[in-house]
Order: sequence, then structure tokens, then C-alpha cells
Amino acid sequence: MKKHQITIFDIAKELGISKSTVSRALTGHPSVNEHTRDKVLKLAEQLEYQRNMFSIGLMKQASHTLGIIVPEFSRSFFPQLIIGAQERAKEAGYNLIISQSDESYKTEVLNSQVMLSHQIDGLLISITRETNNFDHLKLFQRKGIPIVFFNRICDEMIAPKVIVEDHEGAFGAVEHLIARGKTRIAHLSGPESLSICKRRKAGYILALQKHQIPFDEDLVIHYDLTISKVKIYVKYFLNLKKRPDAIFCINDPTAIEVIRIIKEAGLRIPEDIAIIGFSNDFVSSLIDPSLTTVEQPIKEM
Amino acid sequence: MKKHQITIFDIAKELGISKSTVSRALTGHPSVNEHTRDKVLKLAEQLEYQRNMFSIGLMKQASHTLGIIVPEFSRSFFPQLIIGAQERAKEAGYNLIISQSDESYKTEVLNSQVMLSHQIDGLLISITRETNNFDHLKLFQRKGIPIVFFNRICDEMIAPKVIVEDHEGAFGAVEHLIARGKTRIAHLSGPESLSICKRRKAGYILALQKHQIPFDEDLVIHYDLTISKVKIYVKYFLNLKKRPDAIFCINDPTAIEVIRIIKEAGLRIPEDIAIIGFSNDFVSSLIDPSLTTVEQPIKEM
DNA sequence: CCCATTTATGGTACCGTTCCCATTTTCTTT
DNA sequence: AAAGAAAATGGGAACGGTACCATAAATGGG
Repeated sequence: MKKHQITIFDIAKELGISKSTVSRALTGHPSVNEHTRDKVLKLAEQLEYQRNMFSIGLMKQASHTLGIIVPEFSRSFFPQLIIGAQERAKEAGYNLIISQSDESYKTEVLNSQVMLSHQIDGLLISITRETNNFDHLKLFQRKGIPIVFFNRICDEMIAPKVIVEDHEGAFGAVEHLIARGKTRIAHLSGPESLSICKRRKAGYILALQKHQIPFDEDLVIHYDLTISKVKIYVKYFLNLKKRPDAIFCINDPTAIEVIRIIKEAGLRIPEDIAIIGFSNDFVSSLIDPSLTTVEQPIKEM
Repeated sequence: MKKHQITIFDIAKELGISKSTVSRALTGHPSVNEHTRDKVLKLAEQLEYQRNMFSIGLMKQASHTLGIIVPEFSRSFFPQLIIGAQERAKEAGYNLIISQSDESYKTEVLNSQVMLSHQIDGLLISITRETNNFDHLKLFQRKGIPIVFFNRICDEMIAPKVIVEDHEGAFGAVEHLIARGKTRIAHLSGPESLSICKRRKAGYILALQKHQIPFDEDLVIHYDLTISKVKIYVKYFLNLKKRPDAIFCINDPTAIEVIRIIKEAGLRIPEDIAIIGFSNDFVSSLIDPSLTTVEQPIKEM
């Protein structure tokens, strides 16, 4: 079934010229006769010639391909971000290899190696919540391949990092709650290992301080972002002797789940408990009551 | 910055053996001395050797890569499907190049050409709503590259096609509405060019017939799946002299928008108008009242 | 101890391009 | 018309691996 692939040599033979000339005609080299170029282009079209990226990549030592590794794919945040990245990449004439690490450090390492062997020219990555060894990423730098962190960044490496203003965003969100008269504000955060969580927590604390609200350690919970576990923590909050009157959630999927559970428990939102999220996931507008959230410009590439 | 890449030749030189032996050691060829293999493997690790996929691909004429083209990426259906596909591909030792055609025929053609030049070993595709010329896809078959359609298929080509039982699903959905006493059931469908829409519409009609409900052409609208236009069609339905008491929507995003608009208009769901979707998008459980939908096993790869 | 057999290694062609240098052809210019 | 410059083309050598054939070394049987 696998037919012989059409090569520049086939075109050259057919036209009685050398493959060098064909190559030049195809790549738009200036020093090739107009007439010859036309003939080559026409025949190439007719034979359905497709340049072989392997040989080009091999020769040029560059793939014109970027890699992007995201921890997951199922919520809308990363897909949306990937759309943005892909648009930009296409504009610049680059392809994108997408892979998801599935929140697993091992998969992340594996994927990064696959990308290396595919000779990607650059890597975009948002690390998993497990990642705290960065040798696999330092390898890229040693090989001279640029690496850019986004969203979930690595503090210990020197590299461009694209992050939203987590600290300010969190601060604003909490102030918003305070402005609405809330005083016992809980915070359902993600893993302490993620710097994104640290920054949002810092913003939360700062807002409390500014308004002289005492910081209560009991009102802050770090969880591993497994949505199914949200229930446990919400129940915990609801059963506190002094129930919180607002919850600042680390992201929108979490906030949505929190709302669901609180509605199930028969409480009113936001009268009894106000909920605020972070991320502006598109689903946030669907839920009822619609979720207040901190906007995040997802096409921040 | 770009350093010389470590090659098998570097390893060979360092060890004073030939590159053939190094290659054999690395690929696990049986006829290579245990001792030699160990040395090679250790040095390769130490030098952080990464095999160059370009040369391998060039030599083997196979990329171990599959391509997948989807029309869009922003709703959860395709991302979820891609997750499934990627899992399977990884299991089989394949990589996946993902690209989105953005519902544009031109982009689809372009993407398919990029994939061709990347020598993909197979293509998975869900066509755009615009696509009705299939030359770019037939080219794959001529080159002996297997192609599989899913979701949005191409009727005129002979190829494996993965589709959900649209006809049966639609039939079931409409029967469900009838069983709940609805008799004026509207259908908000997608472009007539998509076979998926034709099949769902056929199921809709059959269910009406079975229950002796006259088919009313006015109650069926084909639209181009641009969510923002849903409003127009819903308003149209609501303003009919004999208002429908149920709407069967072509997919969940549409259904969600319909619900939003109907709630805005102050009508009760499902008492005044029942809504049913198709696809089981994960968001369907978030909305209030939660959407009734036809389940679609998305990891159908 | 020699020839046959196995085991391990070396050498080289090749995959499809691009790149560089050499060569041919065409065009100027005096 | 001849010489020099410019334009167009040809002929290799890369790029980094794999595959195959040949060869060298080790093993074994009589």
C-alpha cells in the first residue's frame, strides 16, 4: 500500500534538471530562472509533492515546532489557553505539539523527553502539582532550547514566566467580599507546593490585614485539586462553630463544586455564604447563581 | 547557544567502537555483547543522549505519529475526545499531533497538508461544517495513509467512521419528550450539510411519526452552530402562534444557550417548555435546571 | 589443530533535503 | 569580438540514524 513518496529527485528527473535546482525553486531561492521555477512548481503540484519534514528537520537542525505541556485538559482553562497559543504559533509559522501530563510527574518527564527527541525549538509548560524536581526541564536549557513557564511556574529556574497577577487578583477578590460585609472569609486553596497558590494566599492574607480582620488558620484549607474531595472541605467549613460567611476558592471549577454543595445543603448564595472563584472559566457564567470570579486573560501568550 | 547535539557517533568515538554497534546497543539488538551494551547505555545516559526522530523517521519512513483534526476546541466535547484518543495512542506507542480547523475549510486543508509533510501514519478527523470537497483527504488514501472519520463524517469516502447512534439517540430523546406529554416538539438542528444533523433529524421525524404527531416544517430550524445566533431562533419559536412545548437541540452547548434564553424570557423549564440536548457535555450537569441529554460515550476511540 | 559455526563488530549505502562550491550559460561592457 | 561579471545550474557532502553485508573473533567438534 505504502507508495514511493514523491521526492524532489522525481521532479528533477522528470524535468531533466538537477535536484539542487528543484530544491531552490521550491524554497524560493532568488537565483533560479523564472521559467524553470514555474515548471517545477507546476509539476510539484501535479504530482502532489509534499516536502518531507524529516529530512528538512535533519538538515536544518530545527523543527519549527513548539511543544506545550499542560497538566490537564478536561476543564476549559487549558484548552482555551492552547487555542490562543496555537493561533500565535501558526502566525509565526510554528507548529505545536500538545501533550498533557495528567498531573503526573512521571508522565511530565516522559512527555518532555518525547518532545526533546522531536527536536522542538521551544517548550511551553505548566507543571503538575507533583513536580518538584526540575532536572528534566533544566536539560532543555542545557541544550539551548528556550523554555517558558505559564500559570504553574517553577520558582527555582531562570526562565520567562507568564503568570497572572495572582497576588493582586486574590487581594481584589477578598476586598470585594469584605466590601459586601463579609468578615469570616474562608479560603479553599490548592497544594502548597504550587507557587500560584502561595501567591493567591498571600493576597488573601494581605486583604484581611488591611481591613483588620484577624487571620484564622482554621479557615484556610489546602487540597489537591481533586474535585471530588471538595465536598469534605465544604462540610468541614459548614460545621465550624463559627461558620464562614464567604469562601474564596482557588479556581472556578472548585468554586462551582462548592456552590453545588452549598445549594444542596440548603443555604443561600450569596446571602448565607458568598463564593468567589478565580480564573474566569467560561462555565462560570452558566451556573446559577452565576459565579463571581476574578478575570484571567487566558490568551495571555 | 545551540550546542552540538550528542549523536551515536559521539558515543562511538568516546568508547572506541563503531556507530553501528552503538545503534544496535541502543535499540536492543540481540547480537551485541552484554558488556558493550552496558557501557553504551551508561554513557548515553551520562551524555544525556536523545535519539533524533528526524533521522529515524527519514530512515524508517514512518513517524509513529498520528494526526487528529477537530473543528473546534473550546467546548468540552472535542477536548475530552482528544484525551481519550491520546491515551490510546500512547498505549500503542504513538504520538498525536493535534490541530483545530476552526470550522474553516481552508484551515482544514492547510492543516492536513502540514500533517502530510510530517509523515503521519494515520489521520483522525472530524470535518468542519463547511467541508464538502474532500480532495485533500482523498490524497491521504492515495498515499496509503489510513484515515478515520469520527463524529462529523464524510459520506462519500470509503473509510472507517466512528459515529454515535445519532438516529437512535434522537429517536429516544424525542420519545422521552412525548412520554412526558409534549406534543409540539421543535427541533433546533445544525447545518443540513452535516450528516450527523441529517441522522438526528431523521430520528426526530421517525419518533413523531410513530406517535402520530404531525410533522411541522415550521418547527425545524437549521442553523450554523454559532451560539450567538441561538437567541434569534428561540425568539422565533416563542413567538409562534402555537408555541412549541419542547425543543430538541442538536447538541448540549446549543441546549444550554436555549435554556438561558428561555429562563431570561421568564418561562419555566420543563413545565412550559422542555429542553433536551445531545452529547453529554460535562457542563450539562452544572446548569440549573440540569439538562436532560442523550449520553454520548466520548471516549469512543 | 584445523575447519565450521556462531557471536560480535565494522563498513557503507541510504533515507530526502539543504548548503556550498564548482561549473556552465547568458549578459554586459569596452 | 573578447573578456569579465552575473545568473543559473550541477555535483557532491553533509544531517543522524538504521540495515545489511562483510569480516573478525570466539567457540566447538572431530
